[in-house]
Amino acid sequence: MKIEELIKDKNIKLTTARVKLLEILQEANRPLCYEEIKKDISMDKATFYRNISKFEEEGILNAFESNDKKRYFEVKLSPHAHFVCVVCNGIECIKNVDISLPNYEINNVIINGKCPACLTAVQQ
Amino acid sequence: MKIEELIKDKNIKLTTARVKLLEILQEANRPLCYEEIKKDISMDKATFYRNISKFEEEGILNAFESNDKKRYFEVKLSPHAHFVCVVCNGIECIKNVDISLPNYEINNVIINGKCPACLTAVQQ
DNA sequence: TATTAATTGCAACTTAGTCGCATTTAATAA
DNA sequence: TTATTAAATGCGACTAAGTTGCAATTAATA
Repeated sequence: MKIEELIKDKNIKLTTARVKLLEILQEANRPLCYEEIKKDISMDKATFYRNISKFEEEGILNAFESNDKKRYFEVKLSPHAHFVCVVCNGIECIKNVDISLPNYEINNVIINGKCPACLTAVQQ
Repeated sequence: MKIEELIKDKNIKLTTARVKLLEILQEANRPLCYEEIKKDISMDKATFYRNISKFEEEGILNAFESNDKKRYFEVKLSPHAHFVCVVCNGIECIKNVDISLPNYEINNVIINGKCPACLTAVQQ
């Protein structure tokens, strides 16, 4: 899906700041935090967070906290879970997990724990 | 399990601050954030966070971010998932979900979405 | 009871995220 | 194409979470 469509589908204005922000998130192909995004944008911090909130409200993106206490953002194109390693702080997209909770609407699933690499490192 | 045992099992000192902190978390029976805990403790903010980190390292507690951008803490006694509603910011403990990821160690699962109450409220 | 390493409190700091307000811009109607 | 206006932006000041270094205190041990 094209970025213009993501925005136009909702009742929000198509601004250059918004297009740029979604482009960065879409091209990254992994969740990014503010620190990583700000290098590539010129928009103000307040505008950044206001747009992130807007996108969340409109269901365009997911946000979640990693183990480094920062929030990570990802465009919600193919819904999938995220694994956050509490040792190395790495974030992995997990495609083959699904959870269903009757009467709930699920936006995002975050699994905290130790990734295989860190697990074997500890055992040695 | 008694609080003294939770601490003594690990290689950390049994201090009054730590006992108090675990007592509060255990009695709450739901995840609490710093704001909620600080009313009942006299310990310094730095000590609070240092102990929270220690407990996390030792596997005594789980921490996760809610939709209000605050971190919530819970003693890890009976492992279970948490549902965070993106509308009302409510946190629910979910007992009947389990996820397995081969070669991963799972500490905590957080499910973001809309709870039944908020879903029906929107539909009306 | 003395020793010592771990823990604590304090103060100063960093950074994420928010808010009000004046200015600008995208969408719409004329 | 231009005028209108509500929404979006930038700026600056702010709040609050979480961190760090250091000196004083305390729990565990010998």
